[in-house]
Amino acid sequence: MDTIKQIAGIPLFQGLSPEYLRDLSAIAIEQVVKRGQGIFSEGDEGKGFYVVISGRVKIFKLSLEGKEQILHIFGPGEPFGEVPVFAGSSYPANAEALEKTRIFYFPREAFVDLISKTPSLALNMLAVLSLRLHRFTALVEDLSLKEVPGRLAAYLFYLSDKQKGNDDLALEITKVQLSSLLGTIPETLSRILSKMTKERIIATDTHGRIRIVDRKTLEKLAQGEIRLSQPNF
Amino acid sequence: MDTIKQIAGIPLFQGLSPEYLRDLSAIAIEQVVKRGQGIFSEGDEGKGFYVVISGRVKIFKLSLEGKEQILHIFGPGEPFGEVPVFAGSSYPANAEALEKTRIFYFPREAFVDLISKTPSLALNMLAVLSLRLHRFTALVEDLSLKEVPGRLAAYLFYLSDKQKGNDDLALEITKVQLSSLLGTIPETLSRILSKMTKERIIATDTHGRIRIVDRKTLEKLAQGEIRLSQPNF
DNA sequence: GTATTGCCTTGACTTAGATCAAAGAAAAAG
DNA sequence: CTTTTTCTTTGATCTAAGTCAAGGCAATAC
Repeated sequence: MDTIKQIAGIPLFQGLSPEYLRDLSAIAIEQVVKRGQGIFSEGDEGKGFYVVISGRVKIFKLSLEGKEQILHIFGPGEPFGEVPVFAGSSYPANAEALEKTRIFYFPREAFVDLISKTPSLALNMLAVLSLRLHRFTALVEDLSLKEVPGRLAAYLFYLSDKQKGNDDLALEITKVQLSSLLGTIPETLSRILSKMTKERIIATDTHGRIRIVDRKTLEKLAQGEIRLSQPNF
Repeated sequence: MDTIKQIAGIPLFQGLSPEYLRDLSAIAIEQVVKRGQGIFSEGDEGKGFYVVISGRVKIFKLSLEGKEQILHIFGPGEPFGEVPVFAGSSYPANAEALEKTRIFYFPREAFVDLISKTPSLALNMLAVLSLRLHRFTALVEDLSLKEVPGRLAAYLFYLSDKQKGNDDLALEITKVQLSSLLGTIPETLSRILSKMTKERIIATDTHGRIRIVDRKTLEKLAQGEIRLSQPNF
């Protein structure tokens, strides 16, 4: 298919001249991965990075006991696995497709050459990494300074923003995945969702849709101003 | 004093021609901050970034209840506050001097201009941000998948590596700061240190020096292979 | 289309680590 | 040098969230 058109549509490559887009499409290698299939593992030597064309990819860490922490979930147009390209190291985490996913692979050397010749590409990549640092800062804050209900509340706002500010949210991922993204386990997530429902902060539709009922209270939860009331009394 | 020499010694600026070093020293603004003095706050509009010349700076987040999570501690030669330069946003965390510290401030616009003209500077900056993402990945893993003794063990190895692989470590920061860096509180840190001492994994010298006694067990703790034995029995 | 696998929820229990309190030691500040 | 602040430790208690267990439901797979 038309590789150039697909590459031209990737935000990271906005503002590049047609000539450079042609260069990029010459070095890009297409790959299709099935749901549940790994793309790279923590510690693998990284000789290039990827961009999602269609589908979704999760980036995650595993503990020895098998607990998983999802760091990101990337969709169409988003690059991943760039760290070893510039730091000369190995991938710091694992990548796996959440569904059937098409990706482009860009080998390191040719890409670094291109970046040296095109300042706007360098600045785009700097912006991508900076934004990612920004998000990581928020993740560390969540894990260290907020309780699980607060993290969930923050995630619901993130979803609402992404879905045009709507109150009626489609939960794009399973609750198992959401719990891993929030740094907790499915049981805890389930309990907190039912507590929020009982307190009329949210309403849980059938089939995983969640409706924000009390935005104000949810906001206070996300900020850590209030807590969910305790089971006793 | 000789600004150019100091700027030439900053790793981020390695490989730059004397001409560009002169340009940099022309836009750099020197600043001296006292121990405990803030440099920027979360949410401040970021119009430039900083490099530590001497002294130390902590980057941290605060919760509403006042709990602090330290994200980094930066020393001489290390840049900080770059995120808003490239992401066009505000500082995602707070910065404060741990002691009397001299820093250079580089205004955004002039720096972005220079980066556009010098690919090696762009690649250096990409390497710095990538390395920082790598470290954040480890921090998230620690906070989410490891217990406090494991994080402490990992920190002791980090210190040992930094101090020439020695077993006898100088703790460079107070235990209050260390607990904030590990995502816990001083009481918990104190208890774990004394437990590790009782189990002959470390020995605590007078005046905050720590000696690694049982490297093997400490390694297993850091990997999460074993736990500190419980108080009972 | 039935079987098997993974998802989701609820209950009983355990626990790592936080909170509160207090007091001595060390280090800045004046 | 002396006062005040910050650091550090130990004990008693509390609690958010994890573990273990089990049952029903939904969705892939064969």
